[in-house]
Amino acid sequence: MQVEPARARSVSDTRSRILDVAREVLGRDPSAGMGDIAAAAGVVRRTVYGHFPTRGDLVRDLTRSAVGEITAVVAEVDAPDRDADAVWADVVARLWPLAHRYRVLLALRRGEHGDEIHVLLRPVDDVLAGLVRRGQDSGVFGRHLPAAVVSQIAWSTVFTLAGDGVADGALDVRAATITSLLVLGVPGGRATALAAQDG
Amino acid sequence: MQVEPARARSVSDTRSRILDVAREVLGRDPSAGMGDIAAAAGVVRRTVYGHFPTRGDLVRDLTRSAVGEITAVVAEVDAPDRDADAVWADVVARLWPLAHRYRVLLALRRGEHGDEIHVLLRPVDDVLAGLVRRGQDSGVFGRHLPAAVVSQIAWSTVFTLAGDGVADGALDVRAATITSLLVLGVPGGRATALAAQDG
DNA sequence: AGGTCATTGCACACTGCTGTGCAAGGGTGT
DNA sequence: ACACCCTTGCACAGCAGTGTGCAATGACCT
Repeated sequence: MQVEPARARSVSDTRSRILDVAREVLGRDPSAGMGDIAAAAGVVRRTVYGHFPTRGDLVRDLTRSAVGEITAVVAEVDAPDRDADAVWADVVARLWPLAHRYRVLLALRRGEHGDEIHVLLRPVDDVLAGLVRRGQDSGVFGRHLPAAVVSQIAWSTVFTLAGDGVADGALDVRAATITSLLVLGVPGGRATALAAQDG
Repeated sequence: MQVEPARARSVSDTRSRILDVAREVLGRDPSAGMGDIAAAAGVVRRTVYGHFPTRGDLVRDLTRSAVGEITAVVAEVDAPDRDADAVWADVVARLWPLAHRYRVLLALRRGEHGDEIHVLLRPVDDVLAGLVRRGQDSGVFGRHLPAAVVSQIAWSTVFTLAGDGVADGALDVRAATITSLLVLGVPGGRATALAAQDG
């Protein structure tokens, strides 16, 4: 994350650069201010306000892009005729490399802008809950919790592991996939098998 | 949570009253200020500072009491000769009625005072990680994740369910116990059985 | 060379929260 | 009645973050 002199960058890249940095900085410290983000982006605070009138705007755009990418991955992997647990394993495998980048979502949910963020995350929540419900109906997932709840738990488990795991260094895709499948009520053997065969 | 005139209360109860209210208020909004806490306690902000010089002091005392109660429950239930999964189920059963009250702990971990809080929570982390490790060694828990990590996940799962579940109203001890046991790698049948027989 | 425009570097006002000081009020126990 | 002290009410200083205004700089394009 080296910071080149601002002048050397293409002018219009600044906005996306700020977004990238903001995702990283806010992922590390959700209460980071515009100043912190600006500094991390190698830019003056005033410049950030030039692209994002308020901090809320920045957070919203950040969330939107994250939601977009995530739903895209799920839509790409999902298919009505596939087993829900296999789809879930694939989704985790695809998202894992990006999960650490998106760990900011965990913090955003319960934050100052919680209500607005919750609305933005709704599409992701819905598609995941739908997938889990399908799995429960077909019997591959357990019914110990409502689909809407257990999907959240399994989801946040993956992101928590991605967030902390990079620091620990000892966690990998397999562990995260297996754990989230266990949460969903998939038997250990099946979970291990599913986690082994994707990538 | 009705607020009687301050004069009617025993003088020295104010402190513990503030602590109770703070646990509740901070559980709902971790970024709540001294003013919010004071108002919820039916007291003036100045009075809170009379008992807790800084906000950090309040949070620390709050955490300490929570840690004390939790470790007490675990110590009471745990016994070296008992199966780790049965102990875990008992701990969850005992803590569930209080878990919603203690949900503030989830937020405190990753907060402004994160480092200090982490130290205070260390005893709880250790005893739980130890229990899980024992379970892994005896084969009742899975080895998909390191004990220190999976104990955290299972732990926060229970507290998350307790925090959200009260709002939903549809979640009970059984569901939380089963889910946390699943996270730990306990087979569904065994988890269901363990969750059924305690109370 | 000249115009455009993003960026910069101040300045400033505003807000919300923290922590403190101090005098007055009003129970409580003797 | 009296002293004690917790609580109250208000005032104040300080800090951190937000959002704005404006002139100056300098890169890029024509």
